[in-house]
Amino acid sequence: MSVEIRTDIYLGDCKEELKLLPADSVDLIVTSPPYADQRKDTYGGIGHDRYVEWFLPISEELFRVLKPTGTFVLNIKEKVVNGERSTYVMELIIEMRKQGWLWTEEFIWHKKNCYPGKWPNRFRDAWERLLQFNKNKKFNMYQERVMVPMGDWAGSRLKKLSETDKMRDNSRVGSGFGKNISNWIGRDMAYPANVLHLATECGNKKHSAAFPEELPEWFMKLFTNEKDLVLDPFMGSGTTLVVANRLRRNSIGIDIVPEYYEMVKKQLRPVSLYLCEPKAHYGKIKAE
Amino acid sequence: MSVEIRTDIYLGDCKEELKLLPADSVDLIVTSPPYADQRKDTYGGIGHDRYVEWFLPISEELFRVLKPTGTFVLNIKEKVVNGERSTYVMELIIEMRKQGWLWTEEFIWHKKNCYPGKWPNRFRDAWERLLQFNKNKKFNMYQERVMVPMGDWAGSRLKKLSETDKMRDNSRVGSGFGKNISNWIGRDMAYPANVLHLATECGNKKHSAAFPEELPEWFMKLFTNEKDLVLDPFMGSGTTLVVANRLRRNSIGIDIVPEYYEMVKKQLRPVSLYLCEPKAHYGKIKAE
DNA sequence: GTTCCGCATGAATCGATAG
DNA sequence: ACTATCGATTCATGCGGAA
Repeated sequence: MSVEIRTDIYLGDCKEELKLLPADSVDLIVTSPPYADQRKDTYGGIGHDRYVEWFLPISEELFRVLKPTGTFVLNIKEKVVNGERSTYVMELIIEMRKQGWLWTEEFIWHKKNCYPGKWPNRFRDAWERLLQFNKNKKFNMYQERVMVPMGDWAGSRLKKLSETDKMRDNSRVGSGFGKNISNWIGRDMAYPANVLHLATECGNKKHSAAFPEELPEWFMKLFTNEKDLVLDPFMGSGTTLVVANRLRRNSIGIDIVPEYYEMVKKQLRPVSLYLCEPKAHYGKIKAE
Repeated sequence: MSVEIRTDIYLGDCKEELKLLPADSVDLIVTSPPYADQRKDTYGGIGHDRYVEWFLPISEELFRVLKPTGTFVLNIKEKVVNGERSTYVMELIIEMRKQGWLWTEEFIWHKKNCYPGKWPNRFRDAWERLLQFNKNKKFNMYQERVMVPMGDWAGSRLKKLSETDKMRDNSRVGSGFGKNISNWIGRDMAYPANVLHLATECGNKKHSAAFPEELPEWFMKLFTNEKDLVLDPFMGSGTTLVVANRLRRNSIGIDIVPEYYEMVKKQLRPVSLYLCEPKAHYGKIKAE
């Protein structure tokens, strides 16, 4: 028999809901908050000039709940304002360091299929930042779990074994990671670099999560073990929680939008799910 | 007969040498300055904590000499200091904006074949920043010159189509599929995005400046015309000048290291070269 | 059953038009 | 003058339907 994996979801403002979590309890925070001036319909649209002051109280709570050995991965990208890149992400990094965060690394997410567009002074924006923060210089990291196939596969081996559709999403050394890594374990594996090549999930998949599953999956494999606790304070459609379940990590999701909360509740009903509605935080109910 | 293309090189500290150039005279500045705490032997190793104050007087001169329609491309990447990414690049961007620079865009240079390496808490660093600054929201940009072949999706599909086309011509008569090839004619080129996939130059050159020729070439095609003036205030081994010559752009290179100056002088002797040694700025000599 | 094609659509950006 | 909304632009991808 296997140990039960918990998934807790909270409906509410994460700045407040996070206060209900104990300190030093989370192994990995991976999230994609609403970007400045984005998603106005659902999140109210935080202005880029007020973004830092909006986020800092949240990052302070995240600092509190994260274990000393844990990691915080923040997916974010500044938009163009008046023909110029906004600087709020950089200001955020500088201010978070004053809170005690160590800015350990910046991964690049290269979006292979991003939104089309061509403008007089600009090409398509095809990448986003994946900022890695830590509380200490020493943190848990299991590099061998995200190793990728070596280079010459593209020439001969994979063509025989895979259809063209599969080839697109697979990985190369120095260029990220892929779905079918398990097929290649044990042979010709190399460590990846800090550039991840992933397609945004789009098109006819039902949940329009801009966050591809491979993204939280990669960081969960890299920074956590089974039964560790993963937190997403802006869970949105719940991609992080779905992946955590599949990888047998405990997880906590928070979102202020009732529609997302209901959607995730429905989606996760078959698995172990703990619901935490506002004003009922101390009466958790196990559904299913 | 063709108009002569000039290449001027200066030996000296670019902060001083730049003062000799007239204002609003340069169409493109593309350079890769010594990174903080790097190249200690040749450049004296600017500390990461003093990097911003060291660079700001230079960027002020660059602002002066750049045409209002010109562009400044800065190749830079912060290094790891004490287990953490240094923030001097971000501080530099913020300070340069106070000088009047517009931070128009950040391109990512993905180094496909970077040095192998693995650290306990870190993967290989496989990307660098290419920061684009401008003096005005309107600047010269010729996007069609850097169009790239469409993705492997279209490529493979076109290949398959052409193969079936041949098959059909030999074995079949009449209508059928394959007629939509016309949809793809003229559509085999697409505009690039802001992620550049280039290999570092691993060649046999003595110096360690891993600036591949494709990098300045791409930006010169994109931001300048023939006979425009390109400036590299940290020319190093002169990659930028070599490319400028090949693309028939006038160019100016500056470097404080005599060895680099001599190397570039020797390298460029066959082309039109103007040497400007220190204290001889008003006596330019045409070599060859 | 394959292979091939049409089509919708996604953390976008600019410039013009409207209030 | 200053914001708010809207249309045009344009590429990679997966799925459904057709050959």
